[in-house]
Amino acid sequence: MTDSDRLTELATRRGFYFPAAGAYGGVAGFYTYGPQGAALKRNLESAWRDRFLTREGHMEVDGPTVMPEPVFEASGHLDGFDDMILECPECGASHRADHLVEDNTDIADAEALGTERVAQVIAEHDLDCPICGAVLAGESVAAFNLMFGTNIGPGSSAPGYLRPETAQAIFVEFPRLAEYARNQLPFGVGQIGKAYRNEISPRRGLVRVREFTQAELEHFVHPEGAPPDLSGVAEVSLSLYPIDDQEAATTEHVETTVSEALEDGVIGSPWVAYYLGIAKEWYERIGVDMDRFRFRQHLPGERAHYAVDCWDAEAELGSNWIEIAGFSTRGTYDLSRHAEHSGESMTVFEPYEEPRTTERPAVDPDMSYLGPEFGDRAPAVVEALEQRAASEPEAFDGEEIEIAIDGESHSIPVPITGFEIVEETISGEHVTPEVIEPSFGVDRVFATVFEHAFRRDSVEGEERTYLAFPPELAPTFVGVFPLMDKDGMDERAKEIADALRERGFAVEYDSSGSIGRRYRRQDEIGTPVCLTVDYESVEGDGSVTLRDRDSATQSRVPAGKGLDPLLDALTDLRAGRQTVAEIDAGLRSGAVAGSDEPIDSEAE
RNA sequence: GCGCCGGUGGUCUAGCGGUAGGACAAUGGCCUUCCAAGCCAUUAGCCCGGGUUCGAUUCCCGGCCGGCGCACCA
Repeated sequence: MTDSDRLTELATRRGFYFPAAGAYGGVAGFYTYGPQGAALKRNLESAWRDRFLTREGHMEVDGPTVMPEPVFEASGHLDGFDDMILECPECGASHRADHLVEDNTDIADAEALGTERVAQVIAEHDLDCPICGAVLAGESVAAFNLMFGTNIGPGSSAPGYLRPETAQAIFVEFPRLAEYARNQLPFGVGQIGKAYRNEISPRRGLVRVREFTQAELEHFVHPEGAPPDLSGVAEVSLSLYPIDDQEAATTEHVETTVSEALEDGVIGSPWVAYYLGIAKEWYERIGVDMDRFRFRQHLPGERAHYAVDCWDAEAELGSNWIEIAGFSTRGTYDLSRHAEHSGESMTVFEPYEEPRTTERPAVDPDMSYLGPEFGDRAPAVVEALEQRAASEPEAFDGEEIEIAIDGESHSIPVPITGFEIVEETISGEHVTPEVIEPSFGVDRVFATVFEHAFRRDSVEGEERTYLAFPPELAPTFVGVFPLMDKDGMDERAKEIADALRERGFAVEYDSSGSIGRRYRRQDEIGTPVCLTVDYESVEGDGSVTLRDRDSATQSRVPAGKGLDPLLDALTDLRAGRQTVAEIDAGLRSGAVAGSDEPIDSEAE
């Protein structure tokens, strides 16, 4: 059994995740997160929210997953997401029909032609299968759009789609969000939510699924605005895999820092560099193994239709490098498109530091004179006067001005033209912000944290498996056990479990079977600490034992009448402020009585 | 979507043209003063549909699901 099989088995058996609707044979590309998995996922999302929204001062929204067709016409997903599939009748290989046409004819944008026309073009040019050479003429071209379609309301008059990325639910609300941000750039809007892609071939568990959770931040910045403050991330080390190295087929990574990468031009955008730095530290915090982590620059050909430059965070999962986040500069693409398609303004008014004053000749003709005099030709007269004022203002210097209407010359008294030099003040301009987008695949981060936390070792000659989650993320935080289910130990353990739950901890109370079995159960789901109530706890000084998941060692800590020091210490552990060893030491230094020596498990 | 391989209690697996056995887990009980211990009992299974057959979990076909390879991954 490989580690990969063990992980899948563990995920299923212990309630992390498993294929959805198994009772009906299952459906590819959909997973249910079980009790442990749902908690782990929620904790991951909280950690993301904390780092990328709360600590950055960004806001969070929650948009619908279904939106009407025009949204996706504007976003480009309706066209750009459409694959034209053509299957070779001989060898069975699937080809992108539009790519075949583009590669073999001088047609540049085959996708715009539609499936039937592309099939005709293939027949007209006698194109062959690039793999086996079979004739492809006459084969049908099928459209495959990766978006799930639906109808909004009864009938089919209002087609809608499940969003293929959460981002669009932010872009379409830009006018209100900008107003909410009091029209001040830069500002960031994040969203954690489901997105859907009808993948041709879902694979590898959580890695490629049809319904998934994204955590996306859209950071709207002024195109000529100040770069981010890099002081907090300048020295963060990065493991980079830039385009040049990929093309040179090197598998070495460039080990550098945020500031060096920017100086050397390896990373072009200071915003992308900033988020790479933040993300690197965040991945470390949530337990991603940095020896199995890198940032890879997108090759020119693989950029999305909106991306200007893009880096992916990648993690090694089961010996494959998997994209777990993308850092793009989306430019003004999305907002411009939505402005164009919706007719709404998607800009922010940016005042100049100093209002700019310009002088301009203008006319304000007296229509009570021009109307009666020129009848329906009056508007033409006004237009002629306006043009003349702009092109030859000195012509208004005299008593009268000559203008030509339909080849006829007319003399107009200058006073009725209302000519004057007006002063205009422009205080700013409407700016379409550029978008910096860190986009995280929550399920893939989940898979990475899960796999990278997986450990096997042996305790007293017995093999065990455990998940070394950071305490912050652990779906179950503390196990509470009575050494035996009698003599008051059970009551005391329940009291302690209740007190822990009141503090908001996820507690597993377990009184069944041997103590060793209970520890192993918690190891398997990655519970960082277990607390055991024994005879000393109920008949001695009230102390309990605290058992560390990773080292499988125990120590005795005070837990008499005042539980607060213990609860505070565990709160610190949860928040990552202290390790188990540190809280042991801290609590025992304040112990009043009883053994403060760690129990030596070998000596038992 | 194509090709190859696979699908037996919760999990891992044995096996067979006459409807299944084990291990682990789980539950209850006994025992037990800290690392998957012991004893007793209990719960629980042949992916779905069709065909061949007296009879199919077993053989054949199709589907679904999974792994791997190809393609795809905006």
